[in-house]
Amino acid sequence: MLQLQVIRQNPGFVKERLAIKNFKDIQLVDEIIGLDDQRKKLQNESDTIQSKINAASKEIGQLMAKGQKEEAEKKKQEVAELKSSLQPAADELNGTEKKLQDLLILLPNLPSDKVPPGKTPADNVVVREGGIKPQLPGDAVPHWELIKKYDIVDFETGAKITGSGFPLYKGKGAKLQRALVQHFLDFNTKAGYTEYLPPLMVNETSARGTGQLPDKEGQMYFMPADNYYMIPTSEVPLTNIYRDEIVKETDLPIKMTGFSPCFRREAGSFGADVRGLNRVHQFDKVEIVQIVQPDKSYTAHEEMVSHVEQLLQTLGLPYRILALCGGDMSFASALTYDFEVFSAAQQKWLEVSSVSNFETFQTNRMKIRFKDGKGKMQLAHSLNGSSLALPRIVACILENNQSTDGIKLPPVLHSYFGDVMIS
RNA sequence: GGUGAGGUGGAUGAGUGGCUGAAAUCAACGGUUUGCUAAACCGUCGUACGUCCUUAAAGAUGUACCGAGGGUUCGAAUCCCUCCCUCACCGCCA
Repeated sequence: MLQLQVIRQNPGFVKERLAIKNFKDIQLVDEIIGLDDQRKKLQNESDTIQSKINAASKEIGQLMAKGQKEEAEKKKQEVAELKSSLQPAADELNGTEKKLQDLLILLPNLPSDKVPPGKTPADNVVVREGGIKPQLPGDAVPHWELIKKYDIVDFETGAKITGSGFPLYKGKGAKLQRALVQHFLDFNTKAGYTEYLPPLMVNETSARGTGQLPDKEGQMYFMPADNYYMIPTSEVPLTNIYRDEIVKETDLPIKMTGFSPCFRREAGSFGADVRGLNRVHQFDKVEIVQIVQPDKSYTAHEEMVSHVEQLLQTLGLPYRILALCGGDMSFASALTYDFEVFSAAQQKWLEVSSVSNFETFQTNRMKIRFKDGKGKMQLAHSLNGSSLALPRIVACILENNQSTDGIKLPPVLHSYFGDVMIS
């Protein structure tokens, strides 16, 4: 959520930035300022009345103590009158505050000035590429065929147990998941991230905190009996660890990593994109999250990008890093870099990570703050990134490393996997 | 699921209707002392939203907040109701 203070101080700037994000309801900015003006006025009114009531109540107490009953009764009448005039003012104030909040939560985060202009994924900018695209033999096949050949993921049975998009990993396929997760977590903890294993369901407050609600309501699985949401990413529980906390400045940066399955309804997506492991409803992911001082968030962001890049390099996969344009960024993000790996048999770039700086957008909702050197309360900045999402990594490893002998695994996985290839 | 006890400021913890935004202790911060460290002593030490003042900072002042939401009362941390959470015991169970 944007800070009201920022909107008030520079509404023109806010509108300009929102436009870069393709945000349509720019007039909300003026509506919000209008409502806030009204809110202030109403608060002033009701505070004044309340103040009189409080003063009169105090006097009643004193009069009673002195035994001046009639005087006290008179005062009570006064208070009764004040109260009847307070009621409508208080109601109006509450209504206005609620309306203000309702509008405020509709505004997406402002893109930072580093965000490239543009409206669609075609406008994203390739920052750099790495790794080498393999030259595959003519009979190379996409991963969904390799999966069948080596019997390592069973989509049909997954669909039988649950529904489509719930893969059943089997044998070496299951073990490869475990090996990857272990490698990713080790890599992250070595870089100073504290490991967590979070709850897989969150309450509504948590989902609002990171910005999944109200924006992505339909993308999460919901458990109505208990009002819980299945997490679409461990970013949600991890960042919410610090919700409503005032942290010590010396504790920053806070660096967290966590593994979790992720659940996404992916409502509305269909077509060639969903073949094999390209898009599924449940997948495993290791996430990194940082909470940092505002003036350090962009350095931290670069550091996280470089961290994920190095992790990707340990797998030897061809990759590229994209700076997302204003129109393609997520609701809550101020700057996002996407990582894609090149899946050679499909001849396709697949997104495997997204590293974002949210500045104060999430921390304002969650009230994650710290006291700076001058003793002033400040919102921290939050960032997160995948490191990494598994299915597409697996797809890419399978396709790019296929040979007549089997799938050659990257050396870094050998000890975790207990073998050098899948055959 | 049942029964019982609880949820107070960074922490511990006092507070059963007005003098309590909240004792005390610890932690933290500033200072004095000291050859250094420690100790001792003095001081500061909640958040949010308004208003006034100010270039700003600071300051003054109002309101709200003692798990959440309602209620009783002139007045609620304190009494009542509902919900949430924590702990203990029982039941069930990986």
